[in-house]
Amino acid sequence: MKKSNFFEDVYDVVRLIPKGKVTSYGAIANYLGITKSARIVGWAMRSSHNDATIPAHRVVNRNGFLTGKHNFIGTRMDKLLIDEGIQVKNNKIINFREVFWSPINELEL
DNA sequence: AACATGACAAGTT
DNA sequence: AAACTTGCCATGT
Repeated sequence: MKKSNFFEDVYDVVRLIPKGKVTSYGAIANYLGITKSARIVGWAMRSSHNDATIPAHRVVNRNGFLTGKHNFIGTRMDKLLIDEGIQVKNNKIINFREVFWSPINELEL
């Protein structure tokens, strides 16, 4: 089944997120040139819960909240993040600013 | 085929 | 500054 390029791009970027770092849907969308389509990134992640190669737990919303934690199966998002050294409290990343990784700044198109 | 919804974000009021 | 509205693409009903 052919998937839209958006999903492919999103997956690719998410896979590039270094361990111990997180990014936001907006950052990815912006990197792909679809700033207003951050929702699609979320959809992509939701559809990707089947793909273990995608660290979806490293993708949160711009507030640093683990909005998609509900969708995780088996392992908890918080646990995965904390295991990578990211401080998570009450579904929110405490040191979000410190662990934030933006593809635009780091990868540079 | 059409309508509604969804892991969001940015712009306006 | 807080709340509301619009934009975007894919998927499910």
